[in-house]
Amino acid sequence: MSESAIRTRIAPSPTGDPHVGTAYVALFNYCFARKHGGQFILRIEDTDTARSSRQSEEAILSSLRWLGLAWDEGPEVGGPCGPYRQSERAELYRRTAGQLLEAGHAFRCFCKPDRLARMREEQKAAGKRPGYDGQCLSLSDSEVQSRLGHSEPFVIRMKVPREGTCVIQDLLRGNIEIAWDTVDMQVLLKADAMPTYHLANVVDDHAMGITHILRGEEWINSAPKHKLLYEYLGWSMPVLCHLPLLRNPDKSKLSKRKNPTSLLFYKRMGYLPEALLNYLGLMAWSMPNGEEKFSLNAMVQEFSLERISLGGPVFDLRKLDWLNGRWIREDLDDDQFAERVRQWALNERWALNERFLKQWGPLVRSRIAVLSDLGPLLAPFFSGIISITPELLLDGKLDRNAVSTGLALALDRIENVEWNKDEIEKMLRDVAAEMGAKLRDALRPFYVAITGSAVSVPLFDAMEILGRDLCRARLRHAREVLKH
RNA sequence: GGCGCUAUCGUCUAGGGGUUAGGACGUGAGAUUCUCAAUCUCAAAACCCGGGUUCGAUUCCCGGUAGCGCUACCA
Repeated sequence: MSESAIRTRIAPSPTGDPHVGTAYVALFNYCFARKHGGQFILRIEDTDTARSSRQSEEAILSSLRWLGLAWDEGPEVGGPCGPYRQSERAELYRRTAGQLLEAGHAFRCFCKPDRLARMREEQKAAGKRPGYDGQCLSLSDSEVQSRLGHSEPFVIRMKVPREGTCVIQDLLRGNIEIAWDTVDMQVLLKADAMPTYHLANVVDDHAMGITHILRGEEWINSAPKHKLLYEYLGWSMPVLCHLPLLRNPDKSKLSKRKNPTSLLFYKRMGYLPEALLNYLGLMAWSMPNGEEKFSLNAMVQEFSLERISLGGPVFDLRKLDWLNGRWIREDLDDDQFAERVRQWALNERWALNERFLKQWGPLVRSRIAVLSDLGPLLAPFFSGIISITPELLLDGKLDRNAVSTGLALALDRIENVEWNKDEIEKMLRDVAAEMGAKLRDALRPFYVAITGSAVSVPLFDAMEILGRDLCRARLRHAREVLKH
């Protein structure tokens, strides 16, 4: 097989919010395909008609696009192996199931769900492995025909060897041995004539020429079913590579109960797609040179499956924040930053004035981890008079008298200052000197008066942008507050 | 319960038969700064346990333990 023949896929199921785990697996499939000049395919696995929704599908597609994981073939993009939505390929699965039936590799099962549920419970209670008991395996042809004649609902199950061992070859884990008697006679075609994952997945991976399956570790135990289907159908099996699962801080599989898992969340919080992708690339994978900040293209360049470590990585929001901050600081200039914020805000349904962004952007850029941190940082500058307390004003080293004096001095001089940050700084330095206070001590109440907090963007810049009128009003307000 | 996978600082990881086991996040201390960030310096912090193989194992093998996953007409 030539290297350019490599084809990988991501096959999300549109049954909920776009999951960060989907992006994670997509990233590795994308990098592997791109690295080897192959194709990366997106296929929608919507065979669960009850849970799948078009809305979910759209959210998944747009989220993956937002991240920059472009696929070569897929719904809306098209390609030679379409359609790429399993619900539109149902006929193919039915035909394949029919083939398996004819070849004696599968059988019709008329068992009612409640009997199966009871059976499983009894098996569990008896300490046995739950699994289909093979009741319909021995149905005679005439029995089957008669039940079909009565339109009894049925499913199609695959036959599975009762003894021996299946050896699964995993690219990273080597040979995995799984005894056949631990493999259930899996339903392939459901009563609604839709396929289960196992059938549809195998049929499509074959039909779409997938050469390498990189998927979550959770699939290891069902790999024998897939291998068996490939054998039954006389198809060659793609290379398997099971990726470690992303974990919650308590090490359980990443779940929304314990960790934000929706890509929509990360978008709304103001994580940059580059940063999120970069962080996912840090999960179980590392650059040969140890660099932690890298672009998608750089990851593609250096990608190799051998650099995947197998311990399940804990998804750590704090490190993501750090990385996102670095991307904001190091990879965007002031204009780009303003534009990103504008776009992000638009997505949140509020429009930010360009001039506003150009003014405040440089002051806040190094002070945020995610774009939504802008809210609290800039809120005081959306206001006229801000609410402050005497406690806040007197929180520093200066006493009430000194603070009052300082405010009065500034209020006095503010009128004669040329209104730019350098002159404002000079003026306040003079005030501090006159008070005999250190600059930092003298400035503290001014931070509170002007920005509402002792923790804020730089004071002189803020004053320049706010303008003389607002600053005067806020200083006066602070003086009033101190009197009470 | 059965089966499977995995195991290096709290977290992400590098490494690999002989290393002071490296880096990063976070934490603590300091420097710098108009506050806060950012930046810089320093510090504490790890090879799960027990057997083998070996002159020597954290590294290779086996067992244990632990964590996780799977055990549906969901994927």
